[in-house]
Amino acid sequence: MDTIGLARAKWEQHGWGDAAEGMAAVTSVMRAQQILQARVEEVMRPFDLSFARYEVLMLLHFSSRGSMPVKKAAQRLQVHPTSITNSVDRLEAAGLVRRGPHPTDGRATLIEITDLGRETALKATEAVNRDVFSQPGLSGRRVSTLVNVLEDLRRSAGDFG
Amino acid sequence: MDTIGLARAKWEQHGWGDAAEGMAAVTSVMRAQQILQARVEEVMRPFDLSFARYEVLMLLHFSSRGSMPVKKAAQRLQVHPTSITNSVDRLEAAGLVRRGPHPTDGRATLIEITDLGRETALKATEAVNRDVFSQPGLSGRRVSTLVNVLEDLRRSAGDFG
DNA sequence: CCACACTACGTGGACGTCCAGGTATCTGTC
DNA sequence: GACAGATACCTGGACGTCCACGTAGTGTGG
Repeated sequence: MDTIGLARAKWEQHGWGDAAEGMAAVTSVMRAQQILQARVEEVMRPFDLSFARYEVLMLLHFSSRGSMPVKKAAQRLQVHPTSITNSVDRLEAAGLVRRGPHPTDGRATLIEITDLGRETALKATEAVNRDVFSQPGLSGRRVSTLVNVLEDLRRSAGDFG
Repeated sequence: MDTIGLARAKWEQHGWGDAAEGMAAVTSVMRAQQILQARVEEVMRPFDLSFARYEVLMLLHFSSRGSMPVKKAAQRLQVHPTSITNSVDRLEAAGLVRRGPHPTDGRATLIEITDLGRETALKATEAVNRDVFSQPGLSGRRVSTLVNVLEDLRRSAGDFG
């Protein structure tokens, strides 16, 4: 039944016991991501959004000026700048953001959220809050435990500077 | 510093408090997956493997006959069958697996691991055990907690049948 | 003032994932 | 035995991710 439990048993049986629990943890995170990603994508589909594009939209929506250079967005979302370029291409085609010149730095491109973008972001947020975030499939206590443990992992990976 | 903590604050500040912790949990899982995936991919690179292809290889290595139909591999790894097709294309080109006919079912394709495939799988396992799985970036107790919490999540998603 | 290193962005390609559609084969029913 | 529906796989395309590379603009040391 449990493919991860089976793998852990194999690991122990082959003398890799000291790595078995870590293997189970890594594999569990991969699987959990897959599950949650699929749930979020399904909620986003009616809005013609993906989770990646939704994140860009919300980042802009929450920014003080409603705009931001590509570089800064990539840093905040912790993805490669070209991933932002890709998302912005699609968001721009859908009229949810627009590109503009940076006022002082000629190299930079400002991404700015449009009114339609803000409207869509709020509708999508309402849906994903209702259908995923407020019922992630764990008790409240377990959810906090998960966040805390992953905070340690992120810290050890340098996520906090 | 903490992009997820910032997002949670925004959520609470906008009256979405009941979804804030779930949002933090989902986002944390996404980020943790990204971190761990990157670490594993780096270890796999010298072997000309990706994590996805490594998983296929180990699945075959651990199977009783060293071979398996595409469909079954997809079920065990919980991915779309075409993802297996893709991985097998590359593994076959590298000489780590080969395709063959199923003895009784003419529709099915058997994927079989080669000697080179087994050898590579073991070397890659030794490396990933050493560099990632035995030091996932969390204390032993935390690792087990993580596995247990994610087991609940996987259970609620129907991972155990 | 100017050459050179650095920075920001985009393009093209590799890879993994999924979906839609098509082909070959199997299986159960009449 | 024939036929209809189910099953297994592949192909082609969309999407997101990263890398390597090229281009344009910035800024600084001499």
